[in-house]
Amino acid sequence: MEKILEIFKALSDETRLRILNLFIKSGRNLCVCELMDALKLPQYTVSKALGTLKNAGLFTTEKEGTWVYYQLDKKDTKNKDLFTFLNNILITDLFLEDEERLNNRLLLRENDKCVVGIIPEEDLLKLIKGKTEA
Amino acid sequence: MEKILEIFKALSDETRLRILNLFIKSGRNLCVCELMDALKLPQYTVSKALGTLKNAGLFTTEKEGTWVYYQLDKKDTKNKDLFTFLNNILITDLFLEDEERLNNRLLLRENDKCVVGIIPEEDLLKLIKGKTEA
DNA sequence: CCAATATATGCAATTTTTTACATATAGTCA
DNA sequence: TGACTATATGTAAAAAATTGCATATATTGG
Repeated sequence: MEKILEIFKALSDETRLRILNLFIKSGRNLCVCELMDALKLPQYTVSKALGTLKNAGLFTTEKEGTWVYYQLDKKDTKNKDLFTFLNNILITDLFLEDEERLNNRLLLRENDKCVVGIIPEEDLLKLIKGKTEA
Repeated sequence: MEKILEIFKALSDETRLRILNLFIKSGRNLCVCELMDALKLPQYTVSKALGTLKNAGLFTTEKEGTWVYYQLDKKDTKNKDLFTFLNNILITDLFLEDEERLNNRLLLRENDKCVVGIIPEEDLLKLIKGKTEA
């Protein structure tokens, strides 16, 4: 019961739902700085939200150098059911904008790894512009 | 988004999950006094929890005299998905005891209507004993 | 070792939720 | 009408969650 309550509490927050949506829709593993840019939220907000979701048992992590890649924990059957359910109900304009920003951010990966850390939005947009025009 | 958050917040409470479980597992409409006995909780707690769930759009009500029958609102597709999901994950010993007490309480219905209001537990158990022995 | 960087966390102020009680409302029946 | 009963709600105190900032940790590369 405590476990179930912890999961629903984790889902009762806009930032955390936006994060979950990005993982569910993209099907990818993502690091904190990529989420920061997709959500346009500060580092501590994203880290804290991810921590809550991981504590609730919804995510696993893999560390590569200073980067940490989060991914949905789909080993648990109940989690899989949850992600399927969320995939059906998380449909909002706000989410679409997150998804577009994430797609652009992922253009900057090399060998499927994040190589761009925390940089000013202005610089980020220039990098992305370079990629889309190439 | 606000609507989704309201639903998850409604699900983030033990009493409200226990109530939802009883409706999902029994498939019936139930009134406040029946839930009080199944959950062993005071009237105001049950009423308030039902109010929260109804506000979140998960229940509809039908009034018959002073009795109010609550039922799951299955017209909404998202609600149906949610109830299916909950049916899979709400499995706990605590729920089993609730379900047994509810089944006993429902033995006291006549023509599928609740005819026993708020009475002391001692009296309730006597009534139920009468029914099960008959 | 040092500087730089990606991520995590501790904390205090604020906001939100819960809880328990008292009381209100509304319908029934004498 | 008035007593009775099923249900709803207002409220104040307590508990819990969120927010923003500052700072800590840990890894890399020079």
